[in-house]
Amino acid sequence: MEKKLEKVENRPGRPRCLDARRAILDATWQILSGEGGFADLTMEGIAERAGVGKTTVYRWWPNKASVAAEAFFTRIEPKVRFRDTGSLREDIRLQIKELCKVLTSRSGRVLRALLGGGQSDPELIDAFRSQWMEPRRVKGREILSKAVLTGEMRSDIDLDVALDALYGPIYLRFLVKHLPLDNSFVDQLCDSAFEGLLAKTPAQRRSRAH
Amino acid sequence: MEKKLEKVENRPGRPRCLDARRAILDATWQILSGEGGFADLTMEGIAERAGVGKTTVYRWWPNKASVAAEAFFTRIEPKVRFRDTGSLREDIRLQIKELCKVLTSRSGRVLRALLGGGQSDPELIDAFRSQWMEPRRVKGREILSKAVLTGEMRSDIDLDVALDALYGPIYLRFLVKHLPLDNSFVDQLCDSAFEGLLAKTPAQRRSRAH
Amino acid sequence: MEKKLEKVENRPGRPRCLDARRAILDATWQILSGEGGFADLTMEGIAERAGVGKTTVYRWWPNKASVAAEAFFTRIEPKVRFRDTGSLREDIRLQIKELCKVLTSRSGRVLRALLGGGQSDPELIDAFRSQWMEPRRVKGREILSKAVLTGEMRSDIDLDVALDALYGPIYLRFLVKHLPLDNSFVDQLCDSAFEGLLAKTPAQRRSRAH
Amino acid sequence: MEKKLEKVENRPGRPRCLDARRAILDATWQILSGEGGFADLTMEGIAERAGVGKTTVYRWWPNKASVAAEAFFTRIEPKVRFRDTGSLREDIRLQIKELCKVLTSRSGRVLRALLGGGQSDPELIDAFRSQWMEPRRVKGREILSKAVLTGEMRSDIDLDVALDALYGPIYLRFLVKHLPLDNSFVDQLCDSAFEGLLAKTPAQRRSRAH
DNA sequence: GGATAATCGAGACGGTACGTCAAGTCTTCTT
DNA sequence: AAGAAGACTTGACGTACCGTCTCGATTATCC
Repeated sequence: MEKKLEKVENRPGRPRCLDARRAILDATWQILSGEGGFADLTMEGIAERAGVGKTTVYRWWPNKASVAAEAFFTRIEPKVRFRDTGSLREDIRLQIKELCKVLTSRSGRVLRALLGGGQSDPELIDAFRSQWMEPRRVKGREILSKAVLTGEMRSDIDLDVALDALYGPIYLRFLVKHLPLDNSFVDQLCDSAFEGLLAKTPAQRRSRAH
Repeated sequence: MEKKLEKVENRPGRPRCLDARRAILDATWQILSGEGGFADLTMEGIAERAGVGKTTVYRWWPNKASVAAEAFFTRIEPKVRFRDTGSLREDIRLQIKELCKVLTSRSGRVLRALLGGGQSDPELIDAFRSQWMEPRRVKGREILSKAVLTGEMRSDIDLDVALDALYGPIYLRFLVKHLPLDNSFVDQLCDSAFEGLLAKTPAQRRSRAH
Repeated sequence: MEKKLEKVENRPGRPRCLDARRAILDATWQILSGEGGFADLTMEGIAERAGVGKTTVYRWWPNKASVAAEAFFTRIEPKVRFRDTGSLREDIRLQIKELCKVLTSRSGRVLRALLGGGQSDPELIDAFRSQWMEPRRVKGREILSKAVLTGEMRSDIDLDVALDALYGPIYLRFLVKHLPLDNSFVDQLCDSAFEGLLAKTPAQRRSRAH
Repeated sequence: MEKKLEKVENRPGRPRCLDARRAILDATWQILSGEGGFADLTMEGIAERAGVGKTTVYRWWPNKASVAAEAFFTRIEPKVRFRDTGSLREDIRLQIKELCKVLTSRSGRVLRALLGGGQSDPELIDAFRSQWMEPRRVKGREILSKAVLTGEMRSDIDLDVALDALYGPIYLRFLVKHLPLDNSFVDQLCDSAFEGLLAKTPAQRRSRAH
């Protein structure tokens, strides 16, 4: 732990050991990816696995929620990406499928733990919102507003409502686990969200057909 | 605690004290309604607040998740109710608004705690599913399938997907708290879910108008 | 640790496990008898060596000083004994020699630790006074007052001053370790204390001689 | 801390800052004068109160015992002084009273802390012996040996034993606090130490009278 | 009606992890 | 090179709960 020291600022004192930081986040990630999720994550466990004093963990993070959040978001966040196929519907569908892939992977376990922990820890849910959700929604709002301009999407619905309509069902299955988060679900969900649940009149059927 | 004893079976020994049971569930409910959610719920705390020995709690529930679940569901479950106005859309909208009222009340805090705790406790999320969600979905599926028969709702979408499309957004806002769970949201959400996000062609506009 | 449970009073709850108590005091004694004295005594160490939870130690003793005190005094106190040879001087000299034997033994290490710790812990020095010193002084005062009655000892000196005069020098060497606590010291000390430091006139020499 | 730098030798580098040294010793003294004695003295506390880096403390003293010892003895040592009234008894009595005044003052708290700490720290008790006790005893031995030559004091008692007989009782009360360290005690103690505890024969009484 | 048995309260037990404090070391920038 | 600042590992602190256990007391059924 005493090796890689990188200068950050010109202030006195031994500079922060970046290896320690990295080791802590790595250890946290590993534990969080394991069986027990957030329940198996202990500050002592993190410190031990990282080969670091407990104090060092507490020096930089106030509680395990913060460590977990940072461990997760520094490693996951960059992966947001929207396609641009020209069709709003297609772009969104592909993006949602990609999201589902993340949610059903190892990272999903961690995300679930964070969302769960966030229900009794305001800071944690804040982190979830600002570091995970909002960046995605910014991108999503951008895409939707473009679609409004091109006339592909109706303009009388708040973009945030639209985003909730698209992603809410995903997170519901993700958290409650009542049904699988598979491709068929995403396809049907997009169908329903874009075209609506109501039965179409013959005229509508005709107009959608071409 | 030594008063109300009700006979259940004809077996020897002192019968189970129902007052104790009630006191435990009450205490659990109170704690769960507080600030910290599931994190503040401890078996010792329950026992103390209920004026009961810890053993008595453990005798009847294997862990705090079970107590929490029972405390919640014995007190909440009866309140589900659907209207029958003749219009699917209206019925659903009213039901969702009622749900939102529950979610933003004291019970909401507890529900949040359970859903949160459930992310690291399989039994808890099971209880949530089977005791809270599924009963509602049974009713919901019933209503939706009737609407399919009457032709109000399209028939090519899985009912479970439809339910997720309607309720997922609610739970997303409930858990992430990024935006309020108010009536305007519900209205817009229903609009979007029933009619779809896509812009309507003139023909569609006409056919929906009457 | 779960075996020998002895009933003490008729109060509810699992009765106190006396084996645990014993194991804790034993462990404490052993550690205290080791190299580092009080410095090597840790609550965690006591608990581990006793095969006991840390909580159990804290349940019965507020700090390690108390444990140490009890460990010492329950095991040492009974050994006070004065001879009765008829001569005050002889009785005292023998008693002091016995005390020195204790002070230079393993127990001495512990006693030193307690007296040392007592300098920054009022409760500890209280324990030392009430459980170690005072019982001895009671016996000592008794002997001295008898000697006053028989005319062997002068009556114009406070018995507590006399006791300090006899035992103070012992404890000084015990604590400061500037010179050994051997028999020759005790002999000379008694000589000096009983007969005084001043040179004798010829008349005195004569009167003491027979 | 950056002001008074005194050049001691002609060696390269920044010379030792004497202000730092002084500040450290001052801080140590203040802490040691407080409630908790040696137990409240921490290297970190010293450094902070002195406005000094922990490293600076460790550079010049190996452990807190050394700092404590130096803090005490550089400030106390000069005050030893014996009167010379011509009477050994009187000189000693006055000196002891002066000692008692010191012991019951603020310095006494520190001295108690050092003696207490010394019971589990060999270096500390060494310092106490060599820097506090021995200088006094050198002076004391001198006085006593003079008294032996003049015939005032008996010659068959080791001077160190005599010194222990005189000062041991003082330190006993100082450390155990079983009884006060007041003037009456000193008077009685001197009486007893110089004249002995045994009852006087009529002949002795006569010879002492004139 | 006396034995038997399930249940109650209380609370001690061996543990695990908490979050804090200080120890003593090490590394950097400043003087 | 000395000094300050402060990050580092280590280890004990005292606390909170965990889930298990052992009690005496209470309240029923069964013989």
